[in-house]
Formats: sequence, C-alpha cells, structure tokens
Amino acid sequence: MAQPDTVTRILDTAEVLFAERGFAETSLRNITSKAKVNLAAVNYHFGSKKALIQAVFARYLDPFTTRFHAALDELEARHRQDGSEIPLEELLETMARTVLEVPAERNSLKVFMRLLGLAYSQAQGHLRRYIQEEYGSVFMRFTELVRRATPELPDAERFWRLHFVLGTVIFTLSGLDALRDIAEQDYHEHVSVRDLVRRLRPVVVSAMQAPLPEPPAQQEAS
Amino acid sequence: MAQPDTVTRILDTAEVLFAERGFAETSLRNITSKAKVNLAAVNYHFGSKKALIQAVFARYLDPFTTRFHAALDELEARHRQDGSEIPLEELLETMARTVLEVPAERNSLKVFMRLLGLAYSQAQGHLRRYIQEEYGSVFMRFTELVRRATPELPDAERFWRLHFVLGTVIFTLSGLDALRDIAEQDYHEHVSVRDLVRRLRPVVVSAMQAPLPEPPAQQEAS
DNA sequence: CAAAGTTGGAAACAATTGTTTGAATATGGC
DNA sequence: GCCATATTCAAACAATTGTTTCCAACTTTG
Repeated sequence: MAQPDTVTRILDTAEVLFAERGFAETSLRNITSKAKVNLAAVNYHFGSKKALIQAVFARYLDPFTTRFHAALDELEARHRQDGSEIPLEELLETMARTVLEVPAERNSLKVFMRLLGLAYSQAQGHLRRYIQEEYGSVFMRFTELVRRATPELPDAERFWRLHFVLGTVIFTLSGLDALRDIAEQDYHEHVSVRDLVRRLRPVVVSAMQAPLPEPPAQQEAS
Repeated sequence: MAQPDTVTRILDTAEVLFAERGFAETSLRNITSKAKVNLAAVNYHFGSKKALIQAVFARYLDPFTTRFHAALDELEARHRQDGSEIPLEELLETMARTVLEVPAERNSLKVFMRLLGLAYSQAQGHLRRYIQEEYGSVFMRFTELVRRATPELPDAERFWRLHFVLGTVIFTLSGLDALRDIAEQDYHEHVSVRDLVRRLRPVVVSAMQAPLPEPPAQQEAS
C-alpha cells in the first residue's frame, strides 16, 4: 500500500482508541481527527475499516510470530543437544518473555493485551478468522510442544487448560488499568506488568498441573 | 415501568442478540423486528438503549444475588454450628452452583456468561458502574469469606488470584461456542457446560492454592 | 356507556456512520 | 522544465443509528 507518515499516524492513533473503546465504538472520524489526517486517508491507505483493524493487529502479531518462532527454534536446539524434553515452565516462560518483548519498544503492552482481549470478545467475525488464518500456525507449534511437555494430560484436558490459562492472562492484562486502580486503592500497592507476570507464573503452572478431574457424570468414582 | 408481554419479548430477544453480537453491534431495530414489536416500544418501556442493557443484566443478576446471599447464609449457619471455617472448595462450589442454577430455568447459561464477559470487555462505562453499584456488595461478602478461607495468602495476592480465576471462568464460558466447536472438531468429544465446570474445578482450586511467587528477584525451586 | 389512562404503531427526526468522488496539491523520474 | 503518479483534501453520498412525535387501539374505571 503506502509507507510514510500518515499511515503510521493513523495506526498509532487507531490502536489506542480501539484499545480504549472497542472497534464499533470508535469511528473513523474519531481516529482521523485525533491523528490530524483527512477522513478519506483511512480508506485510501487501508481500503476499509475492517482492513485498518487487521493492520493494527498485524503490526503487533507479525513481529511477535517472528520472534516467537525464533525463540522456539533456539529452545528446541538447546534441548536437542542435551537430549532432554523442554519442560513446561520453560515453554510458558518463553512465551511470556516474547509477549513482553514485542510491544516494549512502544511501551504499549497494555494496548497489545487489550487488543487481544477484544479480538476474542468482540463479535468481529472477520478478525478471528483473520488471526486464525494468519497466525494459527505458530500457536499450533506451541501447543505441540506443550503436548510433549505434559504427556500425562489427555489431549482434550490439555486443550481446555491451555484456554483456561489463556483466559486468565488475557482477562487480567486486558483489564489491567481498571484492576490496577482497585488494587492500588485497596492495598496501596503499585503493580507493574512485570509484577503481574511474576504473580501469574506459579498460578499458571499450578493450573496446568492440577490433578485430573473426576471422570464424568457417574456417581461412583473408584 | 411496565409488566406484560411486550417487555419480556424485548428482553428475551435483546439478551440473545447482545450475547451474539455485542451491544453496539446490535441495533434497536434488530431487536424489535426479531421480537415482532414496534421500534418505539423499547424507548417507551425502558427509556433508552442503555436502560435496556441494564434491564437485561438485572433480570439475571437480581435472582443471582438473592440466591447467592441465601446460599452463603446457609453455608455460614452450617459452619457456625460445628464451629469450623468454611473451606475454599465449598465457597467456590457454592458460587458455581448458584451461577449454574440461576439461568438454568431458561437454559441460557451461555447467554449469561457471554453477557458477563461483555460487561467486562466492552467499553460501556455505564454498565460496569451500574453493576458495581448494584451488585458490588454480594461480591464483597464473598471475597471476605474467601479471605477467611485462605489466611495464608497476602491480601493483594488473593485479590489478584481471584481475578485470575474470574478471568478463566468468564473467558472460557463466554467464548464457549467457539471453543466447543474447536474441541469437538479436534477431539470428537462433546462438552457440556457441566462437563466444563467439572474440568474447571481442580484447575481453579490449584490456581488459588499455588505456591506464593518469589519476591521480585530470585531463582526457583519446585 | 363514556371518560381517562395505558399501550401499540407508522412515520419522521436529527445525528452519525463508513465510503466515494473529484478536484487540488505534492512528489519523483526523465 | 514537464508529465505521470501518489497523496491530500473538502464535500457529498447513502445507509443506519437512537429517539421523538402524534395518532389509533385498547383497557380500566367512574
């Protein structure tokens, strides 16, 4: 499409407004007026509002997948040498590190997380489809590694637990501002994102390694 | 406001559409045409779209808070007799049971959960404020009981962990349809809501009882 | 039965939405 | 210099939004 200043001004403004208010609640006029560009610029450079939304995501997810693939490459290479399986903690740790790393440059982890949360919760069917098609492969690679790291878990159980912890992370980090306000007000304790990740670690690990649920419906367990 | 058939037809239709597509993405014309009532009926009976949204929530949350208070009363009374503290599992169990119980009549747990998820994720400031003001007290009562059940947890840690598991539950149950599709397709296994709650139980308990995170910088031991 | 008040309905309201148009301006290659 | 292309801009577009108006139909009540 195009490269220069207008495009990034639009993207910078759009991602903030989207994160603050959602997609449907943010009009193109909101974006263009705040970005000080002409209204038609969005349709000119991106084609449509849908395409703009996808472009906002691509600017985060493209570098993320690149780095995450690289990090997994390195992790696999290291463990291929000493012949050991990659432990679950290391996988989770790697993912967390990559997630923290990518938006660090623009100091916008909060925006990134909020966008991810919106992608799941807003109806926007096209978005989920886009993300699935464009970035599904890296997620599949990760889950396959998790599978090898947790051979004791039935496949279905692991599937659900991964989504359980995904929910924890996205919910917490995407609602971070509101929660942080409450926490600071109630406990007079400032929480940084790194702080939260530190708190999340043992919880997520314990969640993944929780005992298996009792088998369904039958009154009699062994 | 009013009582008869039109009002409930609007509410029934609105909650389904809201759950499917979000608030901003659902127009009053969508609702009224599908409910086969006149467009003006919404503003006549509820006053505004905002008020309709709140009414949809109230229809779930009012009975929920009533029953939850009652269930907690009973739980407290039972444990006051034998002098023991209420264990965490029982608290979580009670909440889960109440959540499952309330919408069971209309077979709309999915809708209920999806609405809760939207309430958190959609910007809709008025909604969060409304829910907080209207139903904050029952949540505070619950957290106080959780506090007594987990005296080993620092207050801030407990606060965060409660929101961690809240995220798990809301995220999972509100995105249930999509996740269920994937799960059935990949593992040929049908998952009911009760099934999911069964899977959630050990995960949530383990998450709450996870070891404390290490203070800001140190190595880890299992 | 008739008056009063409540509910239902078609139409119009003003505001806002995403998108398109066509002319003006800047930019870059020759 | 000039031409072609790329970008910006103001204006208008058609569609949709929540809300209001005014009148008909109904139910209740005296």
